[in-house]
Amino acid sequence: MDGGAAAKFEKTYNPGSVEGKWYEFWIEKGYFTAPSDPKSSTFSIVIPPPNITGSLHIGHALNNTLQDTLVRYRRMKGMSALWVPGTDHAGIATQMVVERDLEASSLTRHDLGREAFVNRVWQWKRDSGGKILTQLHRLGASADWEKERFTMDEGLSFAVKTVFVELYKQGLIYKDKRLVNWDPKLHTAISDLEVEQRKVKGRLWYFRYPIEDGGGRYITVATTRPETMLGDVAVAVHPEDERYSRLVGKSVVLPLVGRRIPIIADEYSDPEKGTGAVKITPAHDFNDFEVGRRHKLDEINIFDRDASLNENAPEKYRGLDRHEAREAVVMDMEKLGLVDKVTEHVHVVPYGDRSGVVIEPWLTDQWYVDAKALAAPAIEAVEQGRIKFIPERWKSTYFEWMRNIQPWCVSRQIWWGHRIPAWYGPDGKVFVELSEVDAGAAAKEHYGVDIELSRDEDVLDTWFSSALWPFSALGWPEKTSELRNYYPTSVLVTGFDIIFFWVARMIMMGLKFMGEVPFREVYIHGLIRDEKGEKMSKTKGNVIDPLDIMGTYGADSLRFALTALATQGRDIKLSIAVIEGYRNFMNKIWNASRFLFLNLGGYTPGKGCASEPSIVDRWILTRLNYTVREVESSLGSYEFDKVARTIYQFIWGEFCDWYIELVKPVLTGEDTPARYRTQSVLIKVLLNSLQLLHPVSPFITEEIYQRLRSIGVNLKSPEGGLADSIMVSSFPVFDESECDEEAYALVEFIKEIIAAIRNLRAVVGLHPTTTVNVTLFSTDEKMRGKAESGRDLIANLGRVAELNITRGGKPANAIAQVVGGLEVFIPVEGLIDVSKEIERINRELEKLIKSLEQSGKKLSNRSFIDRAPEEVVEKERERFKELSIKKAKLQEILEALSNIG
RNA sequence: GAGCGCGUAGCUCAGGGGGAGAGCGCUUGCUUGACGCGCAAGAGGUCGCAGGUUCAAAUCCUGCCGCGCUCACCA
Repeated sequence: MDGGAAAKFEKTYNPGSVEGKWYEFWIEKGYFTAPSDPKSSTFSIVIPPPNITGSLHIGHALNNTLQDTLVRYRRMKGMSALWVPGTDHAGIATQMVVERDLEASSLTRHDLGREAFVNRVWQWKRDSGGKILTQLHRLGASADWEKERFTMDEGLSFAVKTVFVELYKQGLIYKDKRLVNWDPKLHTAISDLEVEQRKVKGRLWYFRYPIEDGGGRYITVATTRPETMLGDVAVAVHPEDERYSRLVGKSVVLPLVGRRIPIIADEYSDPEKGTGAVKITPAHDFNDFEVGRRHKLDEINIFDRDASLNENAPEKYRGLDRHEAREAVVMDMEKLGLVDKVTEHVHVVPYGDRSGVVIEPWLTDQWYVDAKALAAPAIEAVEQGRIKFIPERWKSTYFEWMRNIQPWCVSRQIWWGHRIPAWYGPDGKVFVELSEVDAGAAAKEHYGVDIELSRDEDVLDTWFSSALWPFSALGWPEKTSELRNYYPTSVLVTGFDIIFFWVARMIMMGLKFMGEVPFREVYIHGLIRDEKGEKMSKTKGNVIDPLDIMGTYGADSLRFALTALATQGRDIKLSIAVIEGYRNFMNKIWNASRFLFLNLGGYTPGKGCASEPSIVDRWILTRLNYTVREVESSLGSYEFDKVARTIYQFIWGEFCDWYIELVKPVLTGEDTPARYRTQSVLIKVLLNSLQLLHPVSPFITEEIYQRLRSIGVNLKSPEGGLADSIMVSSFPVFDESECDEEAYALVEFIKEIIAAIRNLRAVVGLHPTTTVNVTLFSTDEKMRGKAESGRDLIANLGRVAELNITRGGKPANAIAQVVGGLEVFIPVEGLIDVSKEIERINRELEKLIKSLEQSGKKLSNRSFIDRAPEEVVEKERERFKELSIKKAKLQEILEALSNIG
């Protein structure tokens, strides 16, 4: 071919001009579509559905890059691969977004009414929801967009209803009146997991409660929440606390309220804490609630849904919010002289993770899932290894939570979400059915007549629908082919922050409704931080926006950087500098390809090769195969950082730095068959390198592959046909027959000789282009033979004019280096700083002597010889010998140097 | 309070019973016919501290110090 195709090769890779084009190409070709009737083995992933209100942040970029890498790899291995994309309806978050929009027109959702509001949310979703999925296109995500799902779409809503009704009928969902974490700002219950415990500086008030008929004596209780005293129903002391034993059974008169409340004995009371006597407010404290139930105490709820005081509080406090009430209560207590003291107190206060306000334990009717019952098989599945966590240590996090799991409050008092399929009769009898019609029928059966029912107002926790995602997204409860072919999914890729929220719940629901785990493996990746290890946030201004990054550096660079950083640790510190480094890598690949195109003169793809591969060819092919093996094994074990490192090292450190350089003379030389052979090896190695890289960096690899195709170079698909795209080409396979250990070792040795020459040249301060005469000295014939076989290579990369390989005399006036059993000399012409060189060699010698001593010590140790494995001892002997030889040679060199001086 | 993790080159991090590694940064030299987003050469580390196991410990165990995360906890 001629230079036509090469002419279009710009000097610098420009990702912006190619990425969009190839994404469209893949879509048009339908390459992302998983076969509904797979003929090969399958691989499937469901995306952790991003929140519809979200836009792509760097965490999504990481999460989806890793998924895409896995999917692309398996696809190239010939598997039928399905990656289901979709979004999550994010109940509270989405409702808040739309309410904020309404605020602009001074409206609340209550002004609109439920139906209109929900319509408004749908409208919002159509306009701006799911933006994040199109942003994933930029990243190159090869998800099957035809199968995109939304947790509120019709099918998933049906799945949610089905699950709810089924669990209810099995007694695993029930309604209960207990304390919940109430968010007084959002007016909804939230689950334990949505509560953030924050350490705050508060105060501890010590209140005196007058003892009834106690002759003016008091019992003093301490509290951080004075306002709750208005709901107190008892004072508890420890049964064995002698300070108070006389008082048990007596009563106190609750100040400000006037209620007579008992002093009770309960082990909950801790003599060490506070005064040892604790006020009991069952309606507003989880622990007190338990105490109350034990002693059959009243539950006096003094708050309304805003956490303002209601009619159960004394009149003067009614309508105050909890903060005002606190001040008022304290002031009034002070007036009565009933405040013993006030101390500074650091304690933990629950905050709503969405609203940021203090959560109030509040007594309400809510729906609960009996998580304990569902957890048992889910724990077992992980114990038995039917689900594997990677890294494995996350297993213990999972177990810890699952073994102490609490009932899961799934009802939310908001409007956006799956409305609970429960209907009530006039007497409050509940009918849980799939539809209003079914509920009506059930009611008729119960009451004997048609009767008007009212539907439960609440919606379900968003995570309830997310928990069904691995099977609902595949079409359950319909018996779809996707479900048949792709469930259980192969792996779930996610961050450790949602192991409880999501992973655990998916496992419970998957086992319950599919009778099978939802995924066989869970790969947990780290969370991305900024370069200082801090969480990225808009307020801190340290956000790295993946869209910006892709604009500047290209999606491939970002993806490669994220992959390289995806170690099995917790935090991933990302900086622009790292991304820039991998952008440079992309450019390196680009230029290696460019070089190839500029040197394809006379090459015809597909034409047989007349010439036997050279040692250098065999070396790079061996190295390539080792790389393939390493990459495949790392992908299999989710060691993404190793995947990236291995590819990087091979392409840059071996292919570009050595193979291309070693082979340049052949490409410009007269030996046509050799040139032809080299061209074909270059192409093979480049192609395979691109394939190895493709799952991580899909765009540049496709761009270069398509350029190769344009000159008639093609890859094969797993089925054996020509691959129209690198993404449907067959991933390279480790091929033992292409490995040549001897050639490999030989070229490694030659590389060392070249490095030694380069080092000496630098010492002498030779200009890179001036040539030099080099003597390679060895008394070992084999060694000289090896050097001889690399003569041209050494001469070329060492810029050697005359290469003398000899066992004869060593040159005088020369400086030297030792490589294995070989001495490398270059003459010293003119002035060099001999003393500096002596110093340098002395330093090397020092290190050498130290290792030699260590090695000698080992070998003279009887127990080492006796107990260490034979091959270790042998290796040590070998090493000792080599070190000794090297030491002797260095000493000779030193001597020779001092003669020059 | 319980659990988990991490302390390795100036920075970010791999590695993991038997010769200290990478990228970035740094120093020196270079219009080397692919690439200065580059090439070549180099400097730089008692692998947190103290014990123990072992023929052998950066690597395994114990303790300590420092840092981080998760869970629990409103007297």
